[in-house]
Amino acid sequence: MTKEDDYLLQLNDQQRDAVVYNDGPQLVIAGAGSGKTRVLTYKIVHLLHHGYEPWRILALTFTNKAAKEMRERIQQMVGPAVASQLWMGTFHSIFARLLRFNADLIGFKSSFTIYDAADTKSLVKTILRDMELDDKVYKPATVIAAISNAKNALISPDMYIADSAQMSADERAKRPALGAIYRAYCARCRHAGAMDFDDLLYYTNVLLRDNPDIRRKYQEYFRYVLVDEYQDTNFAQHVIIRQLCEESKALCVVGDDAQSIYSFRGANISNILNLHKSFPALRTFKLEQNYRSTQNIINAANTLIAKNKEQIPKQVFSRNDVGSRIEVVQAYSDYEEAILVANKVSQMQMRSHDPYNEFAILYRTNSQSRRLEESLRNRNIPYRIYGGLSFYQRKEVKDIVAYMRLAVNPDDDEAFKRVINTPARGIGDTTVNRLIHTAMHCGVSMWNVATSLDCYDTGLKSAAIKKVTGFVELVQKFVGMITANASAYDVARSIVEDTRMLASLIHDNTPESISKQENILELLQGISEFVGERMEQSAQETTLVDFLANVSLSSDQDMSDSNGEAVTLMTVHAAKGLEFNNVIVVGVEEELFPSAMSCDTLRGIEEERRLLYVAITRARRHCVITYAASRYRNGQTAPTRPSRFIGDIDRGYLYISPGSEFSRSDSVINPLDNYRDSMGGRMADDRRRSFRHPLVDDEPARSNIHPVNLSSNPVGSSGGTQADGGTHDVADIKVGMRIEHSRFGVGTISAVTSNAPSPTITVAFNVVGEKKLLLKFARFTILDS
DNA sequence: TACTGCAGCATTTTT
DNA sequence: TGCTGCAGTA
Ligand SMILES: Nc1ncnc2c1ncn2[C@@H]1O[C@H](COP(=O)(O)OP(=O)(O)OP(=O)(O)O)[C@@H](O)[C@H]1O
Repeated sequence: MTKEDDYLLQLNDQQRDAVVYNDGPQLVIAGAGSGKTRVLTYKIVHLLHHGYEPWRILALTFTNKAAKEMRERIQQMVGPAVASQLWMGTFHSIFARLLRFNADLIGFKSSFTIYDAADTKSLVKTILRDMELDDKVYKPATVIAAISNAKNALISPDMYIADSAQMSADERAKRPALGAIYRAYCARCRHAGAMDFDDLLYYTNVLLRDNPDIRRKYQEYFRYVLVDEYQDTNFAQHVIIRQLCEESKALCVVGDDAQSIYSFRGANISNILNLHKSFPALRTFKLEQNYRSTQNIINAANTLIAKNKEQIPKQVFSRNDVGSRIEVVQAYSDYEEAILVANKVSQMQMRSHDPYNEFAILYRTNSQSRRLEESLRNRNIPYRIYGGLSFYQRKEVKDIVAYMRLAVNPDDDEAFKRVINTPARGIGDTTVNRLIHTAMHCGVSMWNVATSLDCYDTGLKSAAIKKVTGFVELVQKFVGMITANASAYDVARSIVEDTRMLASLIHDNTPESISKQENILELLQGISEFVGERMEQSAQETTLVDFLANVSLSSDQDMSDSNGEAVTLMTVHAAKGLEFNNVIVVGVEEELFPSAMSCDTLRGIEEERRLLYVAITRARRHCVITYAASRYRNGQTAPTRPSRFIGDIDRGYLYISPGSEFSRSDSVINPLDNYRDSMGGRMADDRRRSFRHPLVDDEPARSNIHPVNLSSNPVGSSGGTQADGGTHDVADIKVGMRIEHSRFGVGTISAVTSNAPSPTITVAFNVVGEKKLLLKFARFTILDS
């Protein structure tokens, strides 16, 4: 081995085999943290060392951030000049580029717009209204999912409508018009010169399928294709890969079926399982050693995932430290959970001296972040939330962006609708609806109608026509600038000035207005930075079209990372592929994790279990799982039960946190009892006695464990007392009493004021601290005096 | 047409 | 709880 090959020494034998193999299609299938991404990265370096031109290597990742990190890693090994020339990115961003080069072949302009989720939804709603369909029956979300599924399965509207099985299934589901909606949706996108996310994959397939010369060109051009996270690719992506590699067979994909968590997006592990059918010479490589996590974490994760029926058996082991057990923490409420988590973070931080960016708090749904955010802020712990609404989703920013979209492609109906009356220029719903209606029925864009009002029978009055014409002229100015090759920044600045969107805010000094002004300026700043960066790199793709594509394709996930030390808050989905020294998985409860939506099928449950597997295996050294006994959801607090998945993990790898804060007597009526009654269940008294945490050995009266039931069948209790203990008269209250509150947990009464019109008590709660409660409303149980 | 206020309702995950 | 759609008013 020469010095050049030093990088090969940083791999184990199995990894090295996979890296140097170059005799055909290759599948690397291995568990979490076994170095799959590392293999992909090093393989690219290996290819570069062996004479492959960087611009002829195509590497597809799951997020833009992953692509960026891989490129940086490679750059360290081969230098920026080479690394910057690699084709590296998500399927969507890479193929959007490819589609722009060849747009004419599929009947689009190279400046086509990319519709985001909001545009898609708005368009679907418009179509539903036009077709006079009830949006209670045709729920936009359902319609969008149906369209997305069809595209991901490469089913065109015509195929969909011709498929009698599909159509009769829709009929049975009382949604016979889905096919027609799909057709209308695609037609509208076409007239608008727009593609949605799924279209980027769909039309790439069409492009390659219908244009043999183009297909051959790219087959030859890309000498090697590598794909990360293959378990989460869908059929459309699979077929793209097949078309690109069917001749060269120079393909390396890596994945882990146990980490397939995007089935809602059409991801399908049969892509992995059936890869050998597309590539009979496929050779499979396995990696078994986990380098990321402690033995305890890996073993715990292994016992969890072993409960799944559908999986490829595989070995994962760790030779790192044994490490500590996964800690399971119980809280009374989501509120208390958030405080416990914040405490945990600072406790672990003090013990390990890890910087805050080595901490991640992972949750199932984005809405869980708010509570955590509050408690971290109260404790002055820096954090960064991923997901949620991004900069580009704010109203004022979207408005400016809509003008930019129109400048580049005035047929973009969604942008047109958005700003035709923004800022207000007296164009009301009636006028807009007439334009929509005319455009739909003449098969043209709203812009087409608006620019030739005399050719269409819109029924608009002259006052309305005048206003619309004013808007058209405004947009035309921007379109003209684009045609004249004005720079992205100049067009954007002109938009901000001419629409007076910034000027109209300037006299308003409310915080909201100031924030809007800042956002608009930041957008301009963002454009100039974008152009600046691109100029430095290649002086290519610096137009407004490129900026807009970047906006639609780069999500919040990809935004400026590592800006300072901060705890990461994100969904488990978003954490895929990442790693942290310390991971806290919160809200591990029935109906949340697993989600209530996934509970009716085994497939659904197994995917949720994989999701928890992903969450746990993000941790290098410490992992904590928390759940609460009640949670605030949809405007009310509901009792919750711990997730069945906790019970799936071998007890030996868990530490059920006793924590004094859980001190609570067994005689107390469980807050869940009432709920269970209302569910119609009944539980015998003796049954209730064992109503303790089943993870705890069944010894009598373990008073330090919060009595929550792990079994997933909802059982009721015969408890006659009010679940939350009800309210109390001031005469029954004494300072020094210990009480239990379903939200705040256990605490001691430190003061009583009975003089005021409404008596209050002050309680020092064990976890959440001191609270003042109005006795009239406070519901709690008296534990002892 | 523009703006306000209210009632009802829904909630997974994302390129 | 927070958004969306709708009705009512200026
Ligand atoms: N041979 C090795 N020597 C040292 N560290 C390694 C080796 N292989 C992998 N690692 C480290 O193990 C960690 C996990 O690697 P990597 O992210 O490539 O795994 P992965 O299989 O892609 O993980 P996952 O599927 O969980 O996302 C990384 O920190 C990586 O640097």
